[in-house]
Amino acid sequence: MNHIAEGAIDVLRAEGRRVTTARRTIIELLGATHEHLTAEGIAEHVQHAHPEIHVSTVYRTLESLEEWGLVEHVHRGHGAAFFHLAASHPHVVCEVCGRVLDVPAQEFAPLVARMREAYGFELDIAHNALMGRCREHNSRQAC
Amino acid sequence: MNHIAEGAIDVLRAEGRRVTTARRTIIELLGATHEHLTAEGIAEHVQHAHPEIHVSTVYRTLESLEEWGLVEHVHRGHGAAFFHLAASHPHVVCEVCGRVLDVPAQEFAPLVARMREAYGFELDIAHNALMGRCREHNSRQAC
DNA sequence: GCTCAGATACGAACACTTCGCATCTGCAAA
DNA sequence: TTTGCAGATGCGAAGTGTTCGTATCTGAGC
Repeated sequence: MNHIAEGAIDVLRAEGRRVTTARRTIIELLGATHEHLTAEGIAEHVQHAHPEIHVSTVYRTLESLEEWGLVEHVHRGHGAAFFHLAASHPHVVCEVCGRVLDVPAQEFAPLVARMREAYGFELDIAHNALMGRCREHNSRQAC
Repeated sequence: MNHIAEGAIDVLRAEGRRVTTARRTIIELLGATHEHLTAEGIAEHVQHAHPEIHVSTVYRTLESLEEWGLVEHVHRGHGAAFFHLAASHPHVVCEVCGRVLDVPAQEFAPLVARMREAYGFELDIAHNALMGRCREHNSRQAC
């Protein structure tokens, strides 16, 4: 098992929470993949191994894991949000192909500092993705 | 009538599109308000003057106006997107109180330039709002 | 093993948005 | 001013992503 996933499971145990099949499977999946999976995508993957795990359980599990700081979700513009193991960094999404690019947090640091100074606004850069067009789709196109 | 709204109506006419009650009313509303209205909010306002205008017409009208470059929509993290007359600038939304802050585009210019140089990614800063916490809700709280 | 708080499966409900289709209406031409 | 009709609308139904209620089940401490 991926060591980040392993760590997350340990946290669960250490906090006296139950390590259920759904939780373990979802954490392992998120730890093993570099894809940016939506709740439905997660449910689909998870159901290969455990067909009984319901989408609503996936949502509830993700919500809990997020509350406990183990998982984060990111809102894409249109369509479903995607989830990944906690590792706060911003994302940008190509409006044309939907590809998600992980961006190191330091790229946003000047903006975060500026927004704090000028407006007293504390940006949470990891919560919403920014939209745009990737290298391959750089000519202007509709969203 | 607000001169931006007036301009938008002129553009409609100039492009040979019909100036219907729904279009005129929605454009005037968006021109007259500084609120950040959702489609439903727009429908509600519009229905005071014209109770027959349907929500689906509001959506369709906004979609058309957007296609023609007169209106833009912005995705908040959770909940409905909001609409305003075209004036591409970024928005930040307080996760606690939901307040929307309009930010001058130049605040984002360095980030846009950096993303272009380093990743070949052309940001569309106006399409998604960034989330965070405003001056009044600056201590860490859940989303 | 036994117990039970906490977690789950399931489906129904929900919020926001889109769609299909019959009807209506702006507006250009007669 | 009336007419014709493509384009716009009203209406309801469907779609999509997410949340909720409830009966049932299960992990983990005893």
